[in-house]
Formats: sequence, C-alpha cells, structure tokens
Amino acid sequence: MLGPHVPDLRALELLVVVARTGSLGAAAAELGITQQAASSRVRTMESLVGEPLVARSKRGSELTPTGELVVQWAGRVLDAAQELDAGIGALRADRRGHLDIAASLTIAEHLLPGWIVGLRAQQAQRGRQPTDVTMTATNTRRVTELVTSGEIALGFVEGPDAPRGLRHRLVGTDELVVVVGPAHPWALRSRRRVSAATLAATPLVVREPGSGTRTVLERALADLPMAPPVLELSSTAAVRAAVAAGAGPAAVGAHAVRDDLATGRLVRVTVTGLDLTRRLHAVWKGGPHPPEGPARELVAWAARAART
Amino acid sequence: MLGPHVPDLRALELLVVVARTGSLGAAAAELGITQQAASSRVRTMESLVGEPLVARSKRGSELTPTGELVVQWAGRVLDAAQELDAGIGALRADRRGHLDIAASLTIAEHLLPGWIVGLRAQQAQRGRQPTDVTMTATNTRRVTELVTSGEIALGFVEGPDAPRGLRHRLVGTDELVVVVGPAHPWALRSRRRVSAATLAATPLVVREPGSGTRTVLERALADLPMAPPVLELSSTAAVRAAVAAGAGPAAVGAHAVRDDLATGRLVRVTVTGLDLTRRLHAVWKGGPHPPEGPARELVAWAARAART
DNA sequence: CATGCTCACAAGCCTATCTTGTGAGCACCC
DNA sequence: GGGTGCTCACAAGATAGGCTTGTGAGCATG
Repeated sequence: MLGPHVPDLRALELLVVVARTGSLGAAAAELGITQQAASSRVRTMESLVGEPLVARSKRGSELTPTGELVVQWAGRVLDAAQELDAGIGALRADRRGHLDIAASLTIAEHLLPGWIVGLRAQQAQRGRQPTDVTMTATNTRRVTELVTSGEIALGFVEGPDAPRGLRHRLVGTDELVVVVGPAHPWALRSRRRVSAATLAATPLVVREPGSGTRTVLERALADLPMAPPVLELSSTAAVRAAVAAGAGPAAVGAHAVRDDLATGRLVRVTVTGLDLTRRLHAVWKGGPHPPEGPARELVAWAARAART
Repeated sequence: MLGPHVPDLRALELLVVVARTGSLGAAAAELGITQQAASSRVRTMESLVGEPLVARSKRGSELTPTGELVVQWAGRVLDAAQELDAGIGALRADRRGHLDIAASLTIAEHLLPGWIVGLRAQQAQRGRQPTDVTMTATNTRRVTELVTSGEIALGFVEGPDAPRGLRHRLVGTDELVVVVGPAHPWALRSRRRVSAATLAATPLVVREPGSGTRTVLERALADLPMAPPVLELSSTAAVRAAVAAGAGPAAVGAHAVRDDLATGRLVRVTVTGLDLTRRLHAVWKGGPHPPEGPARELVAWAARAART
C-alpha cells in the first residue's frame, strides 16, 4: 500500500519538466497550465517530501540535490506510466486510429506498450506525427484468424512454432521460468537446479487449463508422470502471490516475474533438460515484408527491441 | 507527456486491490475508504479507458480481460511508485526513524529504494513492523566520514576499491557503459566495438568535473590522450538526452540507461581493453558484521539482491 | 424469511487545484 | 536612466472531483 507522501503523476511529470527546462514558467507552459499553478504544485510536492526540491532564483529554477534524486525516482514511475498510457490508448475505442493490430495476451501485457512508447518517441523526435495504435488483446488462435481473414493487417502471436500460412518475423522470446518462494528448500543456493522429472513429480501452483502458460508447461513435461497441482489459479498475479507465500513451485513467464526476482520475493530455479521457451512472432498476410507504413515500422521496432 | 486517459496512482492501487480481493467493498475497506467511493473511482477509471474493467455481480466483482491487462500495466507503475515512496520516506525528516544510513548518490538513486521496499515487504510478510529508514544522500567521501566518526552506523559507498579502515561487504556493482544515439555511426551493429584509444580520442558528452561518473571515466582513460568534451552537463538525464539527440558518445551508469537501452533510445557500445566497473559496498565500523538489528538485515538483503 | 453480503444511486460537503489579477526582483539594452 | 521581458510569489474567487452519509435492490445461505 502506498504511503501518504506520494505526489500524483501530474506533479511528478511537472517536476521532470522543470528539471529539463530549468524554469517553472516554461514547464507550466509546456504542460498547458499557468505558472502560478506550477508554482503551487511544486510547493505542495515539497511539503510532501519535507525538503525543498527546487532552488528558485529570479532567473530560473534549478533542482536541489534532493530534487535530482526525486526526479530520478519519478522518471521510473513515469516510464511505467507512459506504457500504461500507451496501453490504454491502444485499448480505447477512438477507432479513428491509424494502425489496427491484434496481439496475444503475453505480448499485449508485457511488450506492446513499450514498443508503442518507443516508436512514438522516435517518430516525435523526427518531427513526425506519432501513430495511434488500436489493439485487440485476445488469444493466439483468434489473432491468427483475424489476420488470415484480413480483418486486421498485423498481429502478434506466441507459441512454440511459427504460425503456418502467414508471413512472420521473430519479435522476441518469452521464457517460462520456474520460481519458488524464498523459504522453499529449492531456494537454497546449492539446490537451485532440479531435473525435469523432479519438477514433474512435484505438486505445482498452476494456471487454469487452457491458459498459454499452462499449455506450454504441460507440453514440455508431456513425457513425464506429473503430480496433481497444489493450487490452480486464474491469474499470474495470484500465482506469484501464492508462490511467494510458499504454496509451492510454479512456472511463469519471465517477463511477469522480473521485478519479483530482482527484489527477492521469488527465487528462480534452473530446470535441467527442459525447454520452456516460447517464440513471439509478428504475423501478416501477403508480401514478404509487413504492410508498408506504420505496421512495418512497428515490426521493425519490435524486432530491434528483441535483439537487446 | 502523459495523455489525458491516465488514472491516478490511488485509482490504480484500488484496481489492483480489487483484483486481489475480488470485491469492491473489501478493497475499499482495505484502503480505508467507503464502498461507494471505491465504486465511483472504478467507474471514472472505466470512463477513462472506455471499456468496463470490472465485472460486477451480486456476489463480488471480477476483472474483465481488459481489466486484467490494465492491472498488469498498473502493477509496473505501482512498483516504481513504491520505490519512489520508499525513497521519499527515507528523505523525510521524520527523524523518529529507526535506521539511519548514508549513501552515495548512485546507490541512493538506483538501488536503495528497491532494497527498502523489498526489506519492508519481507518484514510485513513475517508479521513484523517494517523498519523506517532515514537516509542522507551525499558523496562517497562524506559517507565514509560519517561512518568513521560514528555519526551514522551504516553507509553505502561506491568506488573502484573497498574503503580502508572500515568493515565492508559487497552489495552490487555499477558498470559504466558507453552509449551513443541510434543515428551515430557506432550504433551500426558491425561497429559496436571500439578500442579504449578510439574512445579517448573522440569528443564525448560528459558530466561536470568532480562527479563520480566522470572521475571513473578519467581514471580509466588516464594513460591515453583524451580529446576535449563536446558537451559538459550537470545531470545524467541531460547527458542521456544529449546523446539520444546525437551529440556524441557518453559513458553513463548502466542502471541509469537500462530503460533507454531497452527502448532503443540509446545504443550500447562495447569498449575493448577498459574496465569501467565500480564496486558498491556497505560500510560500518567495529565488528566483522554490520550492527545487529535492521542495519544487518538491510545489508543482508542488499547483498542478496546483488547476487541476482 | 431474516441476515448479510454484494453493488448502485443521490445529495451535500469539502478540499485541492485551477485561473485571473497583481507585484516584486533581476538582467539586458537602448 | 528607464523600458522591456524574464523570473517567481501572493491573494481571491471559481470549479470540480472525490469523499461521506443515507438508502435501496439483488442474491445466497442458514
């Protein structure tokens, strides 16, 4: 739960712009509010932090060291907020939008917003009007149908194999990783390596049947005798929470637990003799390259992001 | 700049709690507001997104698929916001705080908030009262002085060497990486490898003299003839922006450009024959282990986070 | 069939934030 | 010297969004 001292997103954005422009008034103009409003906002932010963030002079404003620190932290929040914004923008039914795409859930959740933000930033930097993207988030089969039928020109799908009958390009991989809670025996450094057979014989926390994650897991373990699950949950967040609390091991998308692994809430376990990698593809119909225009740019951007 | 469709942080938090509890009323109770307020907040959020996020029934509420998507994105924002919150909490002069530490800027900016969030989450999970941390952010030399004089029991410093005269433990590394804008010649895949001599002979974008980043760079290139800088800027954000816009190469902390590299705003270049790694240490005085209590826990947490 | 849970609608209050209007300090330039 | 333009701050009034309280309706369960 968030404490009472967190400024809101608009205030954080204002602070970042002040840092960049070096002036409250200029920042206010950029954000379309008056200089007075900006001044007062910064003031309330300072009362939240308890220290001055901006050193005001009669010829502009600089950040204090504390202000620099807060701006760094705020930048992270705003980066995530921009992805949220891009995601919401893609969901919104302003269907005047230029580029209409469909994507499977993993991609829509973890990758597309970042791609959209990056692409739009690049376009803005080159002085072009950023593309509005409209997205349908659904499962891989439905995405393939939409592209095959021509209803949608560009799709993003996941799966072990490249889809047949459509042109495709690799735009990333989604590795399923096996994680346990920090108190689990496998979390000991010496035991962070188990065999596929051991994994299969252990009762796991899993997603509901039919989910992409579960399908991949079951296919990978198909040849081994599998213990029944300890828990069957319908969201990745629920699985993460259950595993962190010690319910048992689980296999989840690497993207979904990046932060948990970094903070130590979950611990990754290596499973020998098991390939849990899914390939993520952009798919389209027709020529060897994606349709000219924003679609091709987005695919290029995604493919480039995948290489890093 | 953020669009007009971004819900505020409290609203995002509410949505996440609704997802977890499966009930508007329960979520409201947890956040200390009335059920009606929660209902109305979710409603306004839905009008921002343009689609229903929550499927209401007379026996609770579930998220719609769109809602799940938004919750995932919101989770990222809230994770960053929690670090901001922890950072602000550490800055605030509620000096009733239990644990008083000092940290160099790189650590305060990029690592400490995460450690504090992680430690507090672990403590809360074990049913203990989370530690309040109070932080002084300053340069490495001053941190060493504060710890040596006994004014502060625990410090975090950066530098090529471990500090002398104090006990220490490695809590991470901060690699300086060389980056260029995407349009720079070095950004071509075939040229992403330059020698130290080439780097030294190239006019760079640098921080002001005396900054940690610049000191490390100059020491690493000390034996080579160095070209004068193209630009000298006083914040990492300014350096990132200048490099992205094509001003020239720069060496910056890896933590600071993680996101830029991921989105392709900046491109990393490998420099052969150059070690730009700084070791980050926790430091204290006295026994071979950090002072008993929260200080020791924080060091243990940080050291553990460093290993992943 | 009462009780308790769910959520929704309506009225009124309250407070945070915005705008407009004004003023003062500093720098630059004619 | 004094105009011009930039900086930020103070004050007063309007607005809007979010809150609470009060109420009611649908569903499940003992």
